Amino acid sequence: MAGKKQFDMDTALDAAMIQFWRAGYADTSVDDLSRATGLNRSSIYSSLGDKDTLFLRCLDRYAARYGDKYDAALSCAASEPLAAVRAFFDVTLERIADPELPDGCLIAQSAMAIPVLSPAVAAHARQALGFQRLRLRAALKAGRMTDQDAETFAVHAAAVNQSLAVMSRAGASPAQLLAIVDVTVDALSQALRAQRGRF
Amino acid sequence: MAGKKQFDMDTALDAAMIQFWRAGYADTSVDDLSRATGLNRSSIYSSLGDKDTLFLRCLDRYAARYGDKYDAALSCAASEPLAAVRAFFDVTLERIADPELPDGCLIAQSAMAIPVLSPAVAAHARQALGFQRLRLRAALKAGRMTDQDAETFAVHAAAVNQSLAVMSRAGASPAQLLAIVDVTVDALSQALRAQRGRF
DNA sequence: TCTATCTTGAACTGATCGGTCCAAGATGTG
DNA sequence: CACATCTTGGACCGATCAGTTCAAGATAGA
Repeated sequence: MAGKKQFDMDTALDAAMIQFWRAGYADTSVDDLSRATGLNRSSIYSSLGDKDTLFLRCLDRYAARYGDKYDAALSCAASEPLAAVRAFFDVTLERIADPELPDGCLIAQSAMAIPVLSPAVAAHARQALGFQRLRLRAALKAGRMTDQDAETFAVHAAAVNQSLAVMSRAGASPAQLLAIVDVTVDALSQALRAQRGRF
Repeated sequence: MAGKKQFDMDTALDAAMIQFWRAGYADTSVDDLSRATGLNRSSIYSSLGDKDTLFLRCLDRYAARYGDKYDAALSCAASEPLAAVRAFFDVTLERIADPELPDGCLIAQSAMAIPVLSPAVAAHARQALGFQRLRLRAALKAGRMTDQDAETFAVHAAAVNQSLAVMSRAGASPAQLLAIVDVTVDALSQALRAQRGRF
């Protein structure tokens, strides 16, 4: 069985990503990755790199995949900032509701483990969270919020989005997760109304 | 050196708790615990139990210590619900600002690892998060919120409190953490004002 | 001071970790 | 068919894991 790759790279990377996502870096062994991807140890090392490299690829894959979805959700921010932020949270809520995917969030999980991760991985995790904040800030500014309010709401919304990962892991119901988001969306609605009132 | 205990139990448990808090269950070896506490392996096993048992004790110790602080902060909720919730978040913000203590939160970290923790530990982590919600709900009800609003704000505030753990691990500044909390406190302020307006 | 008791340090066990190596064998080309 | 190329499976390595065992030695009561 050689000469041609015996597996699909995207499928294998997805399987590895989900394994890391479910169990975290420390609790995922290379044997776990082997079982999850269906690949042999030597195939993993030759095709996907060592554990640290593979984790980095999975982290970036995760950030890119859901980053695109978050961007799409926020794309209507200029005309409908409230709906955009609502759609932003819906990306997370739908991901959590998907029974095919683990609860939680690979970025949040990695951020929590920063003190024991390699510097490169820690930097990527920090960067992914920073991107999320910038995404939200840009959207809120496009929705005509003041710079200061946009900054405040962006960091708050990014934090609440991460909190959904923690709460879903702890068994919070979809209704509870929605309640968490609703308070934030209502607060944003108030802020946008107040903003508009000033003109 | 024997016949009398050579160490202080509280000091040792605190050291173990901080080690777990900083590095998490999976990334803490018994040798790490030995170094952190200054105790030998056999002393740990004979006096503190095996790794799982010790982690459970540390989790409960953490929950009790900060649980008491959260209770104290919320004790003025009946007369000053807004100040109570503000004080609640201050407990977390001050803990994060303390350079003697790790960033993050042992409960949040454990919740994120629930899929790979022992059932007993997972149950305690879930329970600790549930307690936090009940604490907040009781305080908000005492502050004359409707049952439904109290439920919603309690789960939201508990989630935002957990988000501070994630964000602090990712290197968020004290000002950013405060901004996260401010949005929630402002939203609560609005809700309480609206509530009062109804009478 | 004698002795029973208990803590301590260190060596040890079997399992698992991340990572490497290499022969076996399937492939595409000539 | 023959050959060079590349993937694959599995054995293997040293390090580290959680947990056990036990002799050495300090203590407390007599």
